[in-house]
Amino acid sequence: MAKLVLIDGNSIINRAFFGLPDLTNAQGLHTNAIYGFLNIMFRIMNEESADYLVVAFDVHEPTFRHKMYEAYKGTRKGMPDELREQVPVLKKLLAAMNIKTMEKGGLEADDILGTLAKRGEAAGYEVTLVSGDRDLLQIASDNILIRIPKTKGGKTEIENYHTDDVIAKYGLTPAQIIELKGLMGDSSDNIPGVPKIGEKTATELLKEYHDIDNLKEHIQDITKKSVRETLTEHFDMAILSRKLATIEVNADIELDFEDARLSDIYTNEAYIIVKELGFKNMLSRFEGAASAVDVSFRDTFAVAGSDGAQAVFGEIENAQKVSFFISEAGLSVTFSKDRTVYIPSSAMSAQQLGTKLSEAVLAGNTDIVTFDIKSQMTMLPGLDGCGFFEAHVTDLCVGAYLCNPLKNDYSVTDIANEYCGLVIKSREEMLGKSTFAECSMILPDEVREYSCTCSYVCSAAEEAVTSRIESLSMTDLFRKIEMPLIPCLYDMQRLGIRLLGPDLAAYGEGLASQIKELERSIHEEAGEDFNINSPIQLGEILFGKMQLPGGKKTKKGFSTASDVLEKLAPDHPFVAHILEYRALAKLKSTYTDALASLIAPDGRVHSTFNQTITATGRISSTDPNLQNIPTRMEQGRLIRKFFVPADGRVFIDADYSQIELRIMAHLSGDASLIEAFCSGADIHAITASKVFHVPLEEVTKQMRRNAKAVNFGIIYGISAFGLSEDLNISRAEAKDFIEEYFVTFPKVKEYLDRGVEEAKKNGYVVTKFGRRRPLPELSSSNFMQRSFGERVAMNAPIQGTAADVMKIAMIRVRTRFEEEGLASRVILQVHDELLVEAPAAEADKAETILREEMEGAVEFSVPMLVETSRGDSWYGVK
DNA sequence: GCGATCACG
DNA sequence: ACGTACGTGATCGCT
Repeated sequence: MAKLVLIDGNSIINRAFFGLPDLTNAQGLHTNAIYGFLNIMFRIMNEESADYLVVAFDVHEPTFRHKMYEAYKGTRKGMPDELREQVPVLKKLLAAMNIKTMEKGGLEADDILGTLAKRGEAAGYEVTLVSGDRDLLQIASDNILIRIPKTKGGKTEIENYHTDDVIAKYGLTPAQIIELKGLMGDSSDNIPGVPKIGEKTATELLKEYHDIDNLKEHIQDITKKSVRETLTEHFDMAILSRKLATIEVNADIELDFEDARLSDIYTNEAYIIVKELGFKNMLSRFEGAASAVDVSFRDTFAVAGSDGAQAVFGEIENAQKVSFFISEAGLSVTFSKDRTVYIPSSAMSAQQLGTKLSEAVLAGNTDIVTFDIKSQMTMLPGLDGCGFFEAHVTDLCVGAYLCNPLKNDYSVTDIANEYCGLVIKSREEMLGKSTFAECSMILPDEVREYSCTCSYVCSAAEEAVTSRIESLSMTDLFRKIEMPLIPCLYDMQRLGIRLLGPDLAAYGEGLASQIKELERSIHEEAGEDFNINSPIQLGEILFGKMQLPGGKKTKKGFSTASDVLEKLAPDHPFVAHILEYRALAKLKSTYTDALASLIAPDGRVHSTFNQTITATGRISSTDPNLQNIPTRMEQGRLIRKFFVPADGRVFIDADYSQIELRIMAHLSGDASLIEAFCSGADIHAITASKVFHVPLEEVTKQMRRNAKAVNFGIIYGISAFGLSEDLNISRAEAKDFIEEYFVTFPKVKEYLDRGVEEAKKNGYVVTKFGRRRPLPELSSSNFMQRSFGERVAMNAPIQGTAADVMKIAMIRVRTRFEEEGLASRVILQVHDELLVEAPAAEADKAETILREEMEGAVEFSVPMLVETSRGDSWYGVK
């Protein structure tokens, strides 16, 4: 017998939304309801081996029930925004999976489902109806199974009802469920029943009198006076409620069941959507689909041998613009939509290919378009000038990042899909985890196809990406800041920083013995051996066994984070030992062992600086992260002694002083704050003096500390709670500090409010240089998320403008070094700090250039003060 | 693979 | 009443 499965779309996504924890994908779209829906749908499909499937939805317009009873509005209101935004995405996915969806004005999903169920039953199908709504039980029969999923603690159990199951559970037939609703009403649908009649009474009455009409005729037989009276008085209500609760089984809808036949569910289109949603564990279902990707442009690929290569480079030199992609395996060049040429590194070594390419491009002043050019630059000698990048290079990876900095990767596959509507396999799908060098030997055909696809997509997507950048007013940001920054970042990666491995290892051994000793005494004090690195075990010891105060905080149990432990440490030496252990363990694992393993044969560590990671425009550093090397605690700061310049060179360090506060002063135009900076004195002390109304000379350490915390808080999008936590003061005191701050600097308050205002209106905020940060959170109905959005709206323009300023400075410094023929190089950037490695003889000149170019990067209404220092190690520069 | 923790700006 | 500072990355334990 053929199987027809019907799903109540609205009901299931509602259940999923409220039953599952919040979940968002890389774009900030909420996805928990879609995820829950798909899980249930896939489970039902597995269990039922359905032949036909229909998903029904409600429509946002009044139904016949509204016309009947105006107070009926249960489902018309209250769908939270986070759920509402998921519905169209789900529908799009279902469409991509060729799954039939139905909705019709004037009807609810229930009515569509009821009608289809009965029609299917009559046509001889075995019907399964899935809903979270018990009203549907009235449809149950011997051939119609009602399945109601219930989520309990992450596990979904499904209750199943044929006619007999309804009778067993409720003591009533499916048809009597309607009578029951008539008597009881349904609070969730806003249907009033008969007052004071609950489920128990109603069921008993129906068992005896079968239905409401019959009950009315035998009203005098009811013995209980209160029940008899309320029924007599409200019979009309019962009859109306029964009508409202009755599911229409003869609705005027058209469906040829063949249109609902399941086939070709796992399509490429669906694969892309599921991937975008971030449901990694579901992707495997759609695999195989991805092998049938759109490669219609494959016919445009040609392969050139070593003879043909020469002509290709000539063609590049003469072209106005080319797209390319180069790897150890070969070079592909796309001249036009119809012409892509690939030269494998078997014809000419990759280095030669890159050299020839660079020469041709420079000779012809050819514009080049590619994808993550920084990762290709080892093979592009000579393509390294900021000026060349500004004028001729278009990196689509960086371009796509500017258009939406919230995504977590900018792969060719993503860009092809987003900007050209092309479906192509990902690198991993085509090449697995192999490197390009490996691929040139073992997968020559695949790597050729991947490479050609990259250059082809660059050519196809360029116009869409650059015009998007233009329409978002970011062309200057893209051309004058982001593109010329690339050679700066590449230099830092290529040059790296010298790190003294043996000295670092010796320091690590010292740490190891201290850790061992501490571990011994901690175990002794605890009275048992346990893993101090396990927060779960540690929490059990501290708050379970030892009964220290400091209740729960995390999902899994007790929080043992340092801010909790620090409050206990003064009274409990044991806790102080834990903190010390933690500090040492961190130093050893992250900053000694891991760092030492990353020293290259040249004795230097070569971090990767990523330009497309952060939401605000900062760069980030990985493998190793050189932007979080310890400095606050002396013990950790010693690590910096092992970061040293090459022989004959020195380090020059240059730090923007209070860059974010200065930027806030400029952006807000607050006269007092601007004046405070122009006076050149200690900004935290001045803040304290003004906020606490004492002369500058009488500002105490404590007052300055408080003022400093307030200054930080303001930049982060202040909240009284956050400040009170940070300063360990009451919320009321924190609130007073903040209010007093805003009285002192009124324009700052106006500026921050204005930011939130604009963000709410536009859905994004911008930096001084036009960099955008979208703020999907601001339209949330969830208080927490909306508050987060507001803080981000206050912080992002400040942090982002600081990032812009630093990027401009880096380009200027590099250009000046080049113009003046210096061998000095910037080798590190830590957000507001640049570290330069300079030949000793150049140091004075380099230091002057550094300060001039950093301070002169922008002309704001406050000076961008830079502090410089020199040293023979990173430790020594301050 | 994810949460907790902690290093930096 | 909600439960909090903004932006990162690496390591560890645990499922």
